Amino acid sequence: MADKYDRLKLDNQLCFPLYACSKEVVRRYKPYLDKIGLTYTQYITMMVLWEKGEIGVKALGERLYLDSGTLSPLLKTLEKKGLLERKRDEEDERNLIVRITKKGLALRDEAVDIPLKMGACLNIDAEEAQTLYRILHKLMSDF
Amino acid sequence: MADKYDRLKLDNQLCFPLYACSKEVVRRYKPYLDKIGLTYTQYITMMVLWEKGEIGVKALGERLYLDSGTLSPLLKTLEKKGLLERKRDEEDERNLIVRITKKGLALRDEAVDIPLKMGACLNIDAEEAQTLYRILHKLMSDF
DNA sequence: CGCGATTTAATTGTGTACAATGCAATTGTA
DNA sequence: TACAATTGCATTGTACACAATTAAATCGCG
Repeated sequence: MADKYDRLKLDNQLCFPLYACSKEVVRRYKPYLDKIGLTYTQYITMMVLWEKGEIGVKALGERLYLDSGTLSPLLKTLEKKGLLERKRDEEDERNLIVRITKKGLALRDEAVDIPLKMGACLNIDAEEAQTLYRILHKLMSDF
Repeated sequence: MADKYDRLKLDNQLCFPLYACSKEVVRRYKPYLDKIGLTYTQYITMMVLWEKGEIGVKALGERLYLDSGTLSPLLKTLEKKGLLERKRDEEDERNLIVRITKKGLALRDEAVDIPLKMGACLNIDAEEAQTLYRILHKLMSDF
């Protein structure tokens, strides 16, 4: 019963489960992230800052695959929350540096259990998770 | 060098590559979708209509994992483009039915090559694609 | 050195996503 | 059969995403 439109069926797409799973996982983070007052995008931004302490907006965008249209307002929001500081690079005034604050660093202790809680609520075993991780990273090596 | 914050590192997340790959794949569709005047979300909506001809908004939302807040304006946009008609179910006026138009059906011929073109521009072989598909669908079975 | 090209963040405009709320139609039940 | 509960789409408000444009700072070449 193959017809020339078979490839256009939703069930035959790889993009759609990727898109649907991504949204669902973000949705499942929400209850935990609400408790610490972050959105998902703010959370991955804080992850980078927890690890690096400070970073330029350009490098941050490359790490998160986000551009300034997304990051500029988001970083201002996080500054308003007192989690980071924004300052111009004195060497080159074009660059904006974001640096984590004490309050931002303290938030890490409230976030530390989130990854385990999330893992527990996903229907995936360790081996499949690792396979998924590997394939997705291989895809990303091409971006 | 393991510390208690290791799980909070971006590189140790499964959610992040999922999120990044999903966005990147949608971004790569854009040049092809621009040619037929659809966004990605409009494209997957049309996929359902190409297959089913007509469907209620509730069932459409369940199929795409989207709610009325997303679908209501999107379906009005597609109606304005002349690709579908919106009408109330005469049996139960609460239900809105969307039905594809001739113009909407004709668009399928312009879209038919998109899945192959997309497949060609992703750095993934057939076996990995199948594994990825299987794992993501297993995840989705839980939504 | 002067000045056009490049780099970088910010802004603007469009289109999702989704929680929360509103509201009209229908259903279930006393 | 009233009427409270439920259902289903629409609306509102918030927050991304990202393309395109702008504007300021720096670079590089003649």
